[in-house]
Amino acid sequence: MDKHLSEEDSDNIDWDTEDELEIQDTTFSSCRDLRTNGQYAISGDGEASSSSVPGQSTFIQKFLVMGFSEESIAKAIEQNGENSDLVLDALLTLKAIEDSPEEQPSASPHLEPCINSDDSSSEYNENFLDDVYDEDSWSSDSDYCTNSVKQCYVKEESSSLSEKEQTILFLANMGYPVEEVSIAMERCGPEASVSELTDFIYAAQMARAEDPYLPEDVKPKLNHGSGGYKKRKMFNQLCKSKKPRAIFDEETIRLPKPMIGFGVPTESVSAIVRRTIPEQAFGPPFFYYENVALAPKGVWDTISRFLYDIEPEFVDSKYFCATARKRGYIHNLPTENRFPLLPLPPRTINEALPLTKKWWPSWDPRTKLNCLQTAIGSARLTDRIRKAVEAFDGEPPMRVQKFVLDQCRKWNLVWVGRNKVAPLEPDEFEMLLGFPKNHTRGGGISRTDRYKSLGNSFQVDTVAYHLSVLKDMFPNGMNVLSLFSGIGGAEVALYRLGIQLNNVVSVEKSEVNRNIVRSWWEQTNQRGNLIDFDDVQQLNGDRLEQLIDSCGGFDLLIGGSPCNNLAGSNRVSRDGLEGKESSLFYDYVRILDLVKSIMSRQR
DNA sequence: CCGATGATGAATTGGACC
DNA sequence: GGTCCAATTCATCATCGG
Repeated sequence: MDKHLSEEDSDNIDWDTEDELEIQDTTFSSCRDLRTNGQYAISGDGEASSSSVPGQSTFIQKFLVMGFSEESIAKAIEQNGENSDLVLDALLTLKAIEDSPEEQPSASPHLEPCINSDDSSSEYNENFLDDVYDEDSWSSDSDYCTNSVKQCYVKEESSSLSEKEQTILFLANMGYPVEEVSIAMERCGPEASVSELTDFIYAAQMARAEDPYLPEDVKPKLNHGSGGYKKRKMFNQLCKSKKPRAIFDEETIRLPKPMIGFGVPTESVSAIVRRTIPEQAFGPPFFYYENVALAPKGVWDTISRFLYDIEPEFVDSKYFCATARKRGYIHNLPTENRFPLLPLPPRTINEALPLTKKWWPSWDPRTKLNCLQTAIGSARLTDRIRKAVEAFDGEPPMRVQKFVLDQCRKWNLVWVGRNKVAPLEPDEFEMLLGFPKNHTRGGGISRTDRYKSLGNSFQVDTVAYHLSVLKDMFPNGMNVLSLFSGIGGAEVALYRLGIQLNNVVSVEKSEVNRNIVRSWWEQTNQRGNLIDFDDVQQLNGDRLEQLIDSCGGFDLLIGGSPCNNLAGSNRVSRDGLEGKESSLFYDYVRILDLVKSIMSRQR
């Protein structure tokens, strides 16, 4: 697609472009937005790679690249030695002090934690603060994390400021526009940590950058490539490397074992779930968000933060069908009285693909397939496997068995003849994922595209199980806003549950996918209206208001945003949540917020 | 141009072991 | 604690033939 992307991915620092000016700019102006300014990229460990400046060690260079002055770096190294964490700590402290509007005595890089008084009265820059917040919407106590940040960064002289003022000051010193900090604090609430606030600000900037109705010169500069991700990662790393460590090590969301979420129909050990959903998260509408469970570190923490801190429900679809599919779901649906789709799908390879039973060797212990992906094994590979197995009468030696099994697991190969393995057919994909046969067949879609669309889809039985609680609640049918619809996994799930679809607004980039959904809609004789959009970014407030006006509001907002920058199979651009496609998650959040506010206004 | 094909690892987690 | 091993993973790209 975009050829230039690979160039952006480079870890090399391009000193010949205007980016250099921006870097120097950040050095001498205040420390501006670390994540959205400039185009430089830092490799994962913080080492600046390749282009070396004579006379400077890479240790110094990496701090120069971050925008610190040579003088400060030298000072920090002198005091702390060549320890990255300590030096960064010192530099950030110095930066906070330098950028502070008040006169500062020189301070040691490691400040003693200061005791913050709860006295919120201050004459300091009163007008400035008046613009920033309104007094009664905030309590005087802030959360532990925010507090500790200030203990680390803010000098004692500002301890007379309220918690909130200090947070604003801190973020302003980091280069975040005060207005945006203010908005973020209102939106995230008084309990929000600095990390949450910066996340929100970043998302807001990103959403604005993508708003097609904003003039170009108003948009913040964003880099959707890996550079932005790395800067962000670096920022998080900065936070995490601060002391006291325990406070910044926000607990990472862990995957449950077994991965059955809040319960599956097949396991007798149903997890007894009493979960509390924050009031803000209550509908209308109900919402349901999905993505890969095995995302890079911290991604689900971020996703959860943006979706009201709701705990993700991690479920492996191998408890529903014959193929694994480890996914996380965040939703505000009730979890009591779920029921599965009938008939129950086959749960083993044997049952799902009976013709393979005859050829299945005793030394292949698989009963479940691995995750169905977007590409299949090559003919050359199956040929190699045939030759390897053919060379022996009876059981091949362990060495060969291991090779064959490894490849079969990797590529989801099944036994279709004597010594013959093969990748799954597209219609087998459809069946395993719970779609009607030929759902993706014909109408101008290629075989390759079928694999791709199916590999990117929901497992219908899994999602339907979660959505089943809606059936009794909406006996007269539902209005559904379906984002990133793909081949219509959500629509198929609701339909198979017997839930009437009154109005479905479906947003899907791919034309072949839209055709598939449209075709399914007609074939199943739907009475309701199916409205197409091709781009989530075109769904702004005005358009949503129109849609909500015309259909009377949405009952369900459902969708799984692009996973390709999160998925383990991606060797090229696994850039995390800020990746080119996966960052569309923030549009899900944006649209959810818009729908909620429009609907609450109209009630 | 389109569609099919084959080559291309790393990140993460969990368990065994020391 | 640390270290190694095993398992898993909604993919991307250049290339080639029609």
